[in-house]
Amino acid sequence: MGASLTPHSTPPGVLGRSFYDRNVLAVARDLLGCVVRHRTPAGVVGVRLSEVEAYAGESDPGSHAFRGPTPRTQVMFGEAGHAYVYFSYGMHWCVNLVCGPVGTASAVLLRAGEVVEGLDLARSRRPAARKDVDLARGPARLTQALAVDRAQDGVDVCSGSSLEVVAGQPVPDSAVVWGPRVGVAGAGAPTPWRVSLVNDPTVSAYRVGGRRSPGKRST
DNA sequence: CTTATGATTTCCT
DNA sequence: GGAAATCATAAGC
Repeated sequence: MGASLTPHSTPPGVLGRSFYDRNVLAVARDLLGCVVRHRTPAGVVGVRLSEVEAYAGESDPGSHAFRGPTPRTQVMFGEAGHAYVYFSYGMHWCVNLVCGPVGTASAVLLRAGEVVEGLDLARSRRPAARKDVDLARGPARLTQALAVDRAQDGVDVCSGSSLEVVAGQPVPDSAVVWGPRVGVAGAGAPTPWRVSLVNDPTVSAYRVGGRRSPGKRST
């Protein structure tokens, strides 16, 4: 990524379709520093993204799209700029933004960020978070703080819906770091697909050997 | 500080 | 039936 993607020259305001309709790695990088906003009857919460992760369509073994379209992954194969929300580990919701032309099935997972709007509301939704930096530090925590769930699956974030992404200050390459995936089965993914802001306290912790091996269950 | 483990639903085979 | 793009908590150092 040496040949740096230009820091996004996106006009201020809500990111439009063209922002998402391009290479998934470029979109991931440019999403850093942008603010995801979700408006509900209870109010608005905004999260400034500090960590995201790219999933590169059907050719990517780590992607839900790897085995082709299914009812669950249908949204990923559709138009860029829509939210793909999936349920994970029996209790969590995670949100992606679909990228690239129709049929590409690539998407960016929103992994972590800093709550910059609606702090009190976010706190009330995340009672377990002791510190504000933990409010949206992790993909499922982020959706919890934003109150994003199944209802937002397939939502177009480019057409004035309650869920949208607003351009932020451009982030220089020196403030960005690329790393490996976290928590994905079939590790050893060759490409660093995770991008985050350097020295940002809201970036989720990367545990080297800290994961429990899946499939091992003591009854 | 680090490491280990249960919780609990959805989707695919 | 079993795995899954995780988190909160408990226990050990």
